[in-house]
Amino acid sequence: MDGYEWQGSLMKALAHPARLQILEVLRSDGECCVCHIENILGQRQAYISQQLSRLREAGLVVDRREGLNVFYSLVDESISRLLEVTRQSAMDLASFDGVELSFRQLEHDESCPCTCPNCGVQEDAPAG
Amino acid sequence: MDGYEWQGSLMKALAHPARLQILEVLRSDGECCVCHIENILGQRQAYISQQLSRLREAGLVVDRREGLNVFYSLVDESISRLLEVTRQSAMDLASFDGVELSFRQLEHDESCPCTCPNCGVQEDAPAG
DNA sequence: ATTATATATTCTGAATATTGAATAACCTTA
DNA sequence: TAAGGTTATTCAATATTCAGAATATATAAT
Repeated sequence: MDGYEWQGSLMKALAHPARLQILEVLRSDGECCVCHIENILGQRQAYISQQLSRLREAGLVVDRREGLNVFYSLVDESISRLLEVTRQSAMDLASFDGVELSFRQLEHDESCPCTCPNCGVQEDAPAG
Repeated sequence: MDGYEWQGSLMKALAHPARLQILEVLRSDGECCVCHIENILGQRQAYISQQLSRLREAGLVVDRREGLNVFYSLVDESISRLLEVTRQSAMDLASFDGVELSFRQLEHDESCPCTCPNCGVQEDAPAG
């Protein structure tokens, strides 16, 4: 059982901006349903689901169904550290090249049209 | 300039067992010439050179020529931390699956046939 | 059973990564 | 200039990943 191959697989799972964004959402907001992630990232549902599938296969996230919704969360706290360290390294390396990286804010606000239990279903959104 | 894309590129550069091994050699032994890495990993020269090229493009290593030899080293100390953290995460995730990872020892010993300045050229290797 | 909603999977062509083989480029010495 | 050793690049075949489109599955309500 070769450790380097395993480590490489882990890196491969992280080697995609959409997957990094999803993990970042789970890290900052905690457990989220798919619709939630879909809204925050502004991507089609199937696309999000595909990426979640990759993350699930890689063992980075776990899912839990509750009625129609499926909630995802990081499998372990160590994933947070992994995200922080890799982001920091990316920023360090970029600044070597004189580039300032900007990481889009990915926390969800109140205008989230998500109807999942966590978001609090907006009964009839007050207009004014 | 999107940070997540940059971070993803960094992960992609790490998403290969041979490249991880090379970085690990540079981390534990410090600056190394290509022949050195070639010996430790037991891979053909062209293959190593290709992977080094990827690492160079990703900005993870820097090279320095000295006569016939080219010496590579990690561009920055933060790469070491990156390697440690990702390895630890890989081990954590593996152990979730009940798998014990083994990372091959990659430091070079005295029997290294490498003739680079760092290895100390073996003038005429004592047989007994 | 039907409908509606949320999520997952399959299929597919384009793009990219992998890796062996061959060869080029670079440097030193003669 | 030629030869020899060290490293880099190019080419080509294969494999993998990406991402859109279509469709399937799961659950709840009627």
